Amino acid sequence: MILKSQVEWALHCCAILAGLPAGRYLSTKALAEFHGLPKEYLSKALQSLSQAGLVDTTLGPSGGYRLARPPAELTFLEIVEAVEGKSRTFVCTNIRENNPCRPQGYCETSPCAVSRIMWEADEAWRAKLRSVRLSDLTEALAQEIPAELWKNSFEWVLERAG
Amino acid sequence: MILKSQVEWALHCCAILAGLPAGRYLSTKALAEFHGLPKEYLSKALQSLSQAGLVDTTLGPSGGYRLARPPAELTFLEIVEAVEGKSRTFVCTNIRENNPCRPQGYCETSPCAVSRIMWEADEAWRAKLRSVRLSDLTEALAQEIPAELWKNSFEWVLERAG
DNA sequence: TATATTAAGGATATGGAATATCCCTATTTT
DNA sequence: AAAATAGGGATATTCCATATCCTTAATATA
Repeated sequence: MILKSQVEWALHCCAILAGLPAGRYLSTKALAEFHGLPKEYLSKALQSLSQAGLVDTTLGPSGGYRLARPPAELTFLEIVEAVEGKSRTFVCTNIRENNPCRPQGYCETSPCAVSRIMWEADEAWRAKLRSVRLSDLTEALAQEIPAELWKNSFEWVLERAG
Repeated sequence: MILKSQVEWALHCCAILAGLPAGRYLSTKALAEFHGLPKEYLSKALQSLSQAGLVDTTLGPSGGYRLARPPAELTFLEIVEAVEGKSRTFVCTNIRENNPCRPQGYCETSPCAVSRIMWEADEAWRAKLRSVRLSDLTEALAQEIPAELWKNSFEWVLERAG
């Protein structure tokens, strides 16, 4: 069970978009080049963010993506779910139905204990992702990335932002 | 990102094994029949449990599987990891290395903030699974399964346990 | 001792999802 | 008018989960 690489891409792209001056856009081409990713396929991940309403887009030259909300109002969970989907990581196929001792026509009303527990773990994962804001990420990155590299990256992006 | 169905199978099988009298074994055939699962493929899941040391096995007629430890000393995490593996659900491909502004020969020392956060969420999931014991599951099942069905299932299993 | 039954595991097939590329369309800036 | 962009459909490829089959070694039972 491994998350799509598009999740990683989307998070890094959002971190870049979080640094854009208000009202500016950054294109798929620039984001793909900056991260060394296939442009066409990265585009699919960005479309997922767009469909989830996390980013705004505009067409034409100088077009591209920008955050739909301030970084402090965007959670990791929203970004992850936009790309990965909202369905639970544990799927209950209700195998208890196959119990040969089960009476004819007997029908379970509630989810079995196994799925309840697995879903609680799933929720613990989501709760953690929900508690982290995109602004938390950019603050951490600002700490760990050398000032010179941080500054150069910022300028690189600004040169390409429409 | 969805867990293998073998995870569900392994958990249900462990719940059955937890009800076995001391020293008795239950075969793949019986476990597959009870849960309505393909015997050969379920066998792979049980082999995973065996390789992880969670169950003991014995060969020959009246052979099969039994828990290697009391249900109170077996966690959900151990069972899930035996089948699903221990690797993290988020894989960092270190795309920051592709930053065009990155100096020649520059080498990041620690994991990036994105992966740290994703791994914390992964750990929250594992922590929850680690906190639930197999005995917790059997207690919950004893509560929610009708007494008659519970009793019949127990007898069904005992008739087939070697 | 012979036979039946079992776990273990190798080999192989199948289906679906993730990954990736290509191309067309409508829109918007220049 | 031309160039650049997001959106999205179509398709190919790769990989993994799922599934089946078969052989081998060990063990209980008749």
